[in-house]
Amino acid sequence: MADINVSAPSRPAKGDSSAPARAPAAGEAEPLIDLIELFFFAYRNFVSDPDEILQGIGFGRAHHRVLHFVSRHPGMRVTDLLDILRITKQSLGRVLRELVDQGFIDSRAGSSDRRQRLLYLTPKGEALAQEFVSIQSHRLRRALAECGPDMRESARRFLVAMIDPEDRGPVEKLIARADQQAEARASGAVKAPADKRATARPTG
Amino acid sequence: MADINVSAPSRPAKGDSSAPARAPAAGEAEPLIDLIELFFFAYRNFVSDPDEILQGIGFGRAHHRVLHFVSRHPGMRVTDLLDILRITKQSLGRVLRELVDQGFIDSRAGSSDRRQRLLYLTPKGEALAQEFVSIQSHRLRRALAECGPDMRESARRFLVAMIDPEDRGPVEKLIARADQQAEARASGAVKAPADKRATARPTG
DNA sequence: CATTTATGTCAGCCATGTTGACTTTTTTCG
DNA sequence: CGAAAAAAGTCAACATGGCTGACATAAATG
Repeated sequence: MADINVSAPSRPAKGDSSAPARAPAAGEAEPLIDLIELFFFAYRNFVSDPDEILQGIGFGRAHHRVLHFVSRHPGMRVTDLLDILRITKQSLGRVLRELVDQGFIDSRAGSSDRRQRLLYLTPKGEALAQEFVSIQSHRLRRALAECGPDMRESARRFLVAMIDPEDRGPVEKLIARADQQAEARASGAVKAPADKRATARPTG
Repeated sequence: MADINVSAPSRPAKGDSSAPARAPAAGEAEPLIDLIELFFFAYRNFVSDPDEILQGIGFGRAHHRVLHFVSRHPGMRVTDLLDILRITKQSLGRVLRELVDQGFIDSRAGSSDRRQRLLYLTPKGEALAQEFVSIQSHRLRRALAECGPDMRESARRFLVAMIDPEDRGPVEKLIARADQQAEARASGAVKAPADKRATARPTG
């Protein structure tokens, strides 16, 4: 932030027709401006951690996102990634090509459906993805520690509640499924069953 | 999210050398992946609300940010805005010119220092800025209501704690100062004292 | 008067999003 | 089987919003 010292002369515009900070009248919705701004500043700092690393290797935030979700869902299809990121095939294609070319991602044809390209991280890619998780976890952990013992669960509930209601189920399932599959990989097989695609793909 | 159904085949890469979701060993830092992802999804939804409005008038997020902070700090200098947004003069110049040309922002020479351009919103600009605050407050209010009575303060503390420590003071002061000055404008003068610039501008 | 400060501007580059059109390969279904 | 659909990839063009570097102007400051 370097140097914030605004101190406006508080001279209202001639055609001033609004009173931005009047006390909220009865029944009037209170503006939560402090939270709006804090969310902005917090998120900016949050993504700036990986940004520094990315800049050193000529990558950007788009690469970070791809690496992260492939790390969390090894073997995912390109379509799945598009659904999560909500960008176009062309936008994804660009960064994905760079990540594959530079040996961060391994793209293999699906065995049961050979149209598919299943995405895996190489060890190099996994190392980078872990570095990002580590640095962002560190910020979160520090923040939670400063707030008190129950904050982890509170923060989780708050962030979930900030998501569009119709997206919450899918997002929470996405997170839970990744955790479960990571757990399965960790405990059980170092080798794995042949690729077994999802049968149900609800469009809601 | 439309349709997230990843269900990877959980076939680890050949050179798999990481165990992303092993139970955190003693003394090992637990990765807070769920919060990392929730923060991402929550922020994306959060900014998507204004995005829809902006698209209708040919503006982008950059315009939103400028409108917001000028609304909060009427009469602020261009330099102050640059400090807050942390972008270059050229990047700001582009969107600022559009906002002035289209009658959302009024840029007046400072009276005590005529090099300065002090930024004010026109009624049109203030209306738009209020619309953004309103829609984002609505999302926040809904989220807080779903979480319980103490969540407003918890969320505030959490978000502050997520900010770089050296930025927290400036950010909190920025918010408090805007609130105070808005309060002063609302209660007291419809006309105001001549522009009286800040004397101290600490560079830390 | 020399310097610094605040602002603005031109030119060009980069990252990352978008549409639209089209191809190839493979699967699915009538 | 053969048509249609699905998964992926590609090319071209464009928009947004960052960036650097180089300058120009006006006004304040010493």
